[in-house]
Amino acid sequence: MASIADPATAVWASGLLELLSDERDRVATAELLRVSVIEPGQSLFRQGDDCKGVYWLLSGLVGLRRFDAQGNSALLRLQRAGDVLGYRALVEKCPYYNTAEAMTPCRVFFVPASRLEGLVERNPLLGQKFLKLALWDIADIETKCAALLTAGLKSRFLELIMMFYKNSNSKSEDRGILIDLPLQRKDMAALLGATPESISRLINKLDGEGRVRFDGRRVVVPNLDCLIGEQAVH
Amino acid sequence: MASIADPATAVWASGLLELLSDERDRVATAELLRVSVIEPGQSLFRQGDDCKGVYWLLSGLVGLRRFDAQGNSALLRLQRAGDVLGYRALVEKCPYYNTAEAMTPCRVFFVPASRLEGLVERNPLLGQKFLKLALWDIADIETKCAALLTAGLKSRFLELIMMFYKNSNSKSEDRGILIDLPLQRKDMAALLGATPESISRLINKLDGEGRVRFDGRRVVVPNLDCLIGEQAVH
DNA sequence: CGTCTGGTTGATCTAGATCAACAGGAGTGG
DNA sequence: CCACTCCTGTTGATCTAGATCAACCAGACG
Repeated sequence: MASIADPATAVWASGLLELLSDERDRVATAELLRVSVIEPGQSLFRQGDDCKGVYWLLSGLVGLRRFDAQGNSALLRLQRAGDVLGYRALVEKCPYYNTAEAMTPCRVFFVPASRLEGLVERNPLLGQKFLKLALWDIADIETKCAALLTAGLKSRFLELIMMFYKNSNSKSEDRGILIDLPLQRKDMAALLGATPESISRLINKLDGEGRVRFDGRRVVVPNLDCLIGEQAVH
Repeated sequence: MASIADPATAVWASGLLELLSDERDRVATAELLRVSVIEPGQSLFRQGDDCKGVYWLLSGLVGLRRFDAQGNSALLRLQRAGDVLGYRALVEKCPYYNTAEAMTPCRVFFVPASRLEGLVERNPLLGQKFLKLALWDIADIETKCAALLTAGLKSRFLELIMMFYKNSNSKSEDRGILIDLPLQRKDMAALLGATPESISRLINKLDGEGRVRFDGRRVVVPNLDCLIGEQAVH
């Protein structure tokens, strides 16, 4: 078993700490490491599987999908470049809570559980990193949950587009800001708790209103404020 | 500033670790400590307030309420005896994310931030406890989020009743299991993302179906399976 | 060319929201 | 004691966002 006293492991661990750093633009350093490429539709791991390790997402979008007893599934959230997946199952030594499914082509760095065995307990810094990850995740999902509880589909959808905007290095055009929707309609629907049809109709309406121009997966927003605009007041 | 080397603090810290232990039935030990009583409707802290410390809930129910920019509010979740509130803001040194509002009379043990200053970084065990709390919270809210995304109001409501059942030391009657609803209709509504009227109608319907008997805040469930029964298949 | 997959549209249905009225306590004050 | 108000909960009438089911269309790809 790997020990923190083992020099190789120690070096590797400190490397991992680097990897798990807060700064998302440190992605480049990981290019040195062996990395696997995942195609859309493939799963990194499945809900209920034993935890094989954690995954560090270098690029692409991964959806966390949750199946319930009835076989319904929902996309709980998206993970982006820089996010770490599966650490929850690792720390709690339990099966993965969700299925991690590549939504776009992804580059992923895998860290097997064996190399992390007991490291969380022995290396406080690692624990702290995980704590930070967890706190981010909570902030993320609480916000989503609040939106589900209060806001209508429209504002949730605009919020999602806004998220895509912030995520991408947005190119600004003459006519406004250009955003590329990285997801299929059905995936956006699953993410928002809606059906693809509803998304389609909503897009139609928004486009008609002129606030947001849609053309397939291209979106042009004349003014960013359009994305925050009106919301239903309860 | 308190240091981990300071004997008094060390003792206190180890006491805190005891307090933050996983085991929820350790509540009794805390009775020794100074404890404040909070009446329903009062807030432990408010969203946006600077973090004054963490709260350890000894008894009662506290709702975490989130307000959005439009002034809508939602009850994100309930905290029960044994739960720790406000640690997120403490660790991240940022304002409270939510308002913590007593839903029932509560007994609360308050730990001021000053006593915890820098302790998270210096005391790995404390960090680990917080990590575990965070992981629980994630599991909690992810499940809720999944339900919001896929399940209808009925199954969410039954789930909530089930939660109340597990929480209370359920007294079983001749006619079935008796559960006391600790919340008002409007609070259950806010928790489920619905209106009090809808809850009222739903109760009426469930009662009519005979699966669950309602009488004010008393609920009698002939068979626990009634609470898990049918759900919409997407 | 046929088949598939992703997306759109139409017709219809329904869960749940909204608005309004009202009923039963629980105070509270005379 | 009654009258008053406040607060929780229930009910009714109506409305609407979004689901459902079905058809259809365009591009990709064998």
